[in-house]
Amino acid sequence: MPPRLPATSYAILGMLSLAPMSGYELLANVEKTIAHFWTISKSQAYSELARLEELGLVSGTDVAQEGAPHKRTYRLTDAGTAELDRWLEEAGYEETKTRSHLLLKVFFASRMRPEVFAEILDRYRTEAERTREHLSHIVDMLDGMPETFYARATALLGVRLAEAGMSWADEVSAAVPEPRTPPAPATAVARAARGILADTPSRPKRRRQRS
Amino acid sequence: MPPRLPATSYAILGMLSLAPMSGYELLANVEKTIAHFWTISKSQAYSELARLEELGLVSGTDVAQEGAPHKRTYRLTDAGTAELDRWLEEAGYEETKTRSHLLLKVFFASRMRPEVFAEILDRYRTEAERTREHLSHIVDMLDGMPETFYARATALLGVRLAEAGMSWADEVSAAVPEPRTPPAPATAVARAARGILADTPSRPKRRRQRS
DNA sequence: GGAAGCATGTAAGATGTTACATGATTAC
DNA sequence: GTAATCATGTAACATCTTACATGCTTCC
Repeated sequence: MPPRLPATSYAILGMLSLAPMSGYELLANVEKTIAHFWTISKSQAYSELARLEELGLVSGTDVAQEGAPHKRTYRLTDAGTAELDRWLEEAGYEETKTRSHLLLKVFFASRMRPEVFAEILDRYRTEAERTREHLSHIVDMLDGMPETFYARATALLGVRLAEAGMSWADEVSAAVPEPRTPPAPATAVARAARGILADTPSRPKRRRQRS
Repeated sequence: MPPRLPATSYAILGMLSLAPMSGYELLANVEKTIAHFWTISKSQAYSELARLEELGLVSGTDVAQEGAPHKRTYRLTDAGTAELDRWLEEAGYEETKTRSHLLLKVFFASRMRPEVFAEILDRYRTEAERTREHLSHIVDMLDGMPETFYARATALLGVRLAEAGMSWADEVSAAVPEPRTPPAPATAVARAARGILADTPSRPKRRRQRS
């Protein structure tokens, strides 16, 4: 048993459980399948594969090709399969800690000119719509194939989330308040800061989760 | 002009624009306000403040206290205010690249026992509901205060996203297919892999965004 | 007596990104 | 010719996390 692998390792083990493949193919397949919730960079793919091989969880074979460079194809070893399944059978999973650059700007947007805020919201809405289109195509394609139920489920959450984002953007852009043309007096600013900083309870601490 | 700061720096500059505060207070305020989309660890808070001070964007003052350890309070300098506003006025923002440990497990969940999958979904739904409760309290509290419109907007997206997650969980758990009791023949597995790997278009490459 | 809050930090390490580096083949 | 695809990797760097380390005060 390897001590504890980062989630990216399991992503790679999982991909290899679908089919043996090279680093290059892995990256292409990640783009087609899990990239909307788990991206893997090029250098990470190659270095992770090397590490997993050292750990004996995958094994690589060099394959010569005509009309293309050689490639190194990896497949799961028995130990790799066991480790993947062990991870899957743990019911725990890490909380997603989102880092939303969008919301970071939104939170402080009272300092922005309204046009800039409108542009940002608009861009977000457009992006969300593009994402929804893209993922709902995938959902439709996988429809009715019970073998791909779980893959479809991941795309479906992406669709639902994108829809939520779109309607949020509409809701917010319809409700933007008039900016105070004379800059808000210091007392109003202080009141706002108090409103924001003082009145909101901090989010509940999660109790430690096994796994 | 500092070359290009990580987003966490702007988060800190933004917080200090609401009120001067110490590292400890910063962390507490981050928990109360932006933590649902931007967490900052303790060591990062202290080291970022030190860096921002070196850059001349914030300035710290030691404050003696009775009945409590001394603290060092930071406030924005003029350069810090300018840099915060420069960042805010850039309409671009980085895409959120989600890393969903949940979806990573879901994607490969056909290898799981159905009970484990049910447990995972259940946990996710419960978490999403808790998040919704928490954030909708905040939304309600900030309701009708135009000064806190943007802070409220960030919580509102959290609410919408949590709701989308909840209904996704319901939808998916209602539709889980019967597991093939005799393990699926290799051809079915291969077909599934083909369905997942081959039929889905990769997500569109985003053209580079200025900023 | 112990837990929780106040307060600041260091050290070590893992994770992950971007840019650099190379080179063949195929299709336009 | 040039761009795209196939193919693998290294180097440098930035970010971020966890654990360690300390110590006073207040409240139960």
